[in-house]
Parts: sequence; structure tokens; C-alpha cells
Amino acid sequence: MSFNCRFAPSPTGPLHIGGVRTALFNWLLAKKNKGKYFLRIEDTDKERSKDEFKKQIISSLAWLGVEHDDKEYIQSKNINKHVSIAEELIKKGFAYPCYCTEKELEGQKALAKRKKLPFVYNRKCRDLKEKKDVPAVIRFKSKISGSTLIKDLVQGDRNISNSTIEDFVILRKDKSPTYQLSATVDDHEMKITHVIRGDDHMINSFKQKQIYEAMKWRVPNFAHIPLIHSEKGKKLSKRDNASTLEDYIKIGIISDALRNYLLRLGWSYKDKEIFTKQESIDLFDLSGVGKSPSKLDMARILSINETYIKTIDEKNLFEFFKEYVSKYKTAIDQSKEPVLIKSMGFLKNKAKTLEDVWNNAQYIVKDKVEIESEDKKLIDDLSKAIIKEFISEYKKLSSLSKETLEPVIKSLINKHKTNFKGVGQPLRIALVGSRFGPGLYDVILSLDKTEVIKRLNQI
RNA sequence: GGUCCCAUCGUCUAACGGUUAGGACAGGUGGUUUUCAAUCACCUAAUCGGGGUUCGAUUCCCCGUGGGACCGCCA
Repeated sequence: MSFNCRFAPSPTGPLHIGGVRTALFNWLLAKKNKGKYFLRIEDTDKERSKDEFKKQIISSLAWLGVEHDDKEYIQSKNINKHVSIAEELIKKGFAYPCYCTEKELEGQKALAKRKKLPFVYNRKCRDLKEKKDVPAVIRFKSKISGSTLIKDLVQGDRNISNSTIEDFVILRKDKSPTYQLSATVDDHEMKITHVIRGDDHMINSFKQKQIYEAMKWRVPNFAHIPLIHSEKGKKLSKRDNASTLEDYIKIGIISDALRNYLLRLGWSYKDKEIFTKQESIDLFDLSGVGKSPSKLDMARILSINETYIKTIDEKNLFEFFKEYVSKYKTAIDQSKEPVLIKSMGFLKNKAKTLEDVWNNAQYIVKDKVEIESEDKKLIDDLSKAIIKEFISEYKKLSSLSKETLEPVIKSLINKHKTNFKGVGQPLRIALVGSRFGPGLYDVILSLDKTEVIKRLNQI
């Protein structure tokens, strides 16, 4: 059996973190089964679809490493086909023109609401004999009796009474196809075998199943995954902060880490927490997906990101870092690259994000040290004397290493009857511009000798 | 309001009739330390409530309760 999956976002806004996870699950299922994963841009809402969002969606997914097979499908290019299927459905008696005006329907809806009754279109035009020569929408003739069953790969058997499914619109008044029609036709044409989408699409699957059956098409497998909730416990909306991929990228989350986090949100494999890309493909299975929604947890994202930053080798980390910095901070000066690569090993130690690495690296990136006033106060006369003494000893050193520096520091500590802090703090402030920062030996060794002396002399 | 769904530590989840209910994140305490971190050790913390079924229920059934999704000529 072949596996064809797809992710079908509409380009009406920036890619949503929930959508990203849906894409990931589709991709994973396809890859695991040696099938294909397609990306289809559902741009049939002409008003709201924007090219910039389309581009953003594609680049976000690429950033995550969820690469689609083939070129992305653009739904609007297939509109003629969608319309022709609508016409076929009319001919076969599965669809009909509806002349009810929007005003009429709104009135009915308001009435239903007032009476606290469920609103379903009253099928007024369903059996109209004569055709009118006025603009009409085309509605699908939904089953009235019986019930429809969907064997959902995540939710299990789902059964609803057909009477609750209204005669939904498949062609708008302007003859453009709606989502229900377009998605069904495209999924059929693309030979999609497995549709993984958010729980909020459950009803749509019941509607679409009727279209498949009317056309005598093979119905794909459905898997409705629970939605991701905001911290408030509601469906994630664009208004929730940190809900788009971009929000995570710009604070310096690494793609592998976010992919791993999303993978574990709603899915699990025993007690395993960290999955390489390959492991996730090998181990992924729809049976491991839970049914209840999960909340976004920033602390967890940061924690996973931290383990990735610490685990990946320094060369790779630098590549991530460089890319991140050039996009969201200031591009790295070529001349600084070797030092930074060499220093990744300790710059990453205190970092949960690439932004943290960037902050740690400021003393290398910037040529001039600016000392914060809080820290400047900590430099007293004794500190200045210690710095001076350190400079003269430091100058004498023929080779620089932790082993050669340590005795110098130690002797200063002894001489001034102080502790490491007494000597280390003024030196760090002079070199880094802050009493916080990487380990002192790392700092001294990462900077050129002349640079060290220059910075120390400025105190 | 109607239809459908969900329910284990604060959070993500494991245990698919038999475990002292496990792990991870967060939180707490202590050790180490070169600031901030990191790290190590330990600790706190959950089966929503009530009925069944069963020798035995987190697990199966029913009823409550709580939460969610959908109810567009959006997708």
C-alpha cells in the first residue's frame, strides 16, 4: 500500500505552531512508510490569501526540515477542475443551486440563536423544480437519514447522525469552489491516502466523505489530532503570543529542538524524550498519538533547546548561530569567526537559546567594552591595583594556557589576602564589561594578548 | 443552545485489568564551583467525583462535574 500524506495550510496568516506540528506528523507518517509528503497551499480565499504568507509557510517548513516532495501544489490553479466536479455532482443529483439570499439565512440564524435551537440550513431549495436565472450557490445534497462512520486512526470510530450535517455550499455565488469541494477534489487527484489534520476538522471529514462517496472515489484514511492549546486552555489563535514559528526562531530556538518538542507534544514513545530526526521517523506511529489536547510549555521548549545546544558539535552550532545572528542580530565580522568557532564550547554553556549564546559572545563581537555603571562601582582602588599587577605578570607569560594563568591569579589572591572573586571579578568586568559572563580563563584565552592588555589598561 | 470529543503530578506524558502509579520539564533542598550558569544527589507533586462490572480497576460501562472543538458563500 502506498502512503501519500499532505499538509494543506491556507496562506492567510503566518504559519501557526499547531499547523507546524500537523505538517510534522504528516511528514513523519509518510517518511516512516516510505511514502510521499506533499504541501498544498489552499489559497481559494482570494481576499485573505497573501503571497508573503505562502512564502513564509514554505520557508518555515524548510527551516524545520520538513521538506515536501514535488513542488508545492497551489490549489487555486486547479479551480476549473473543482468547478467541473461540482457540475458533475449537480448532474448526478448530488448537488443543487440554492437561491436563498445571505440576508435570509442570517435572519434564520439569528432566529435559531434566539430560540436556542441548532441552526441547519432548512434545505428550502433542495427540491426546487424550476431553475431561476439569478446567481445561486451550489449546495451539496447531504444525506438526511442514517449515520456516517469514520474510522479515525487517532480518535477511533466516530459516528454521527447525518441529519446534523447541513447541505453545505460547494460553489459560491461567484462560481468559486469552497474548501469542502476543493480539498476533497485535490486530495483525490493527489491520491492522498492519509489525511492528518487538526481535530477541528472532524465535521469536515464527515462532509467530505459524502462527496467521496457521491463521486465513487476511494475515501482516504483520516487521523484527527488534538489541538494545541494556549496557556489559557483555548485553541491557539494568532493573537496568542509565541504561537507562530517565527516567534520561536527569533529568540534562537534551534530547528531540531523545536521539531523534537513538537513531536513529543501529543505523541510519545515510552520514556524517550530526545529523538534524532531519523529516530523520529523510525519510531513514529499514529497509535502513539493521544486524544486530549496539550498546552504549550515554553520552559520545556527552552529546556529541549538547551540540551540540543549543548549536544550538537561546535561546528554545527556555529552554523546555526551564524545563520541566526545574520538574520536577527548583526552579521558576524569575518575576522571574528575563528575566535567564535573556537569559543562555542564555553559560550554555549550558559545558553538556553542562540540569543543567549549571542549575549555571551558580546565581548568578542564588540571591539569596545562598555562597562555598566552598576559594575563600574565594583572597581575600587584595590581592584585597579590588582589589574595593574596582573597586566605586568600577564605580559611576562611566554605561553598562554589555563596552567600558566592559574599561578598568576593564585599569587594575586594570596598577596592581597582575598578570594577568587576579589581578583576575578575586576578582571572580568574590565574584559567583558560585566560581572557576569563566561569563565575567566576562557575569556582571557579567547582574546588576543594585545586585546587583553588594551582592555585591562582602560580601567 | 445543538452535535461531537477529552479527562493521570503545575506542564508534556508512561502504565493498553494486577506497578510502592514511572519518566521528563518546572519547583524545592543540599554538595561542588570562578560570577551568572552548568552539574551531581535528594525531595515535593497526579489517577476529577459517584456508582457499577471484576478476585482485582488509572485502565471497561453508566451518571455527574470540568474542559474543548464545531455549528461561514473561512480554511
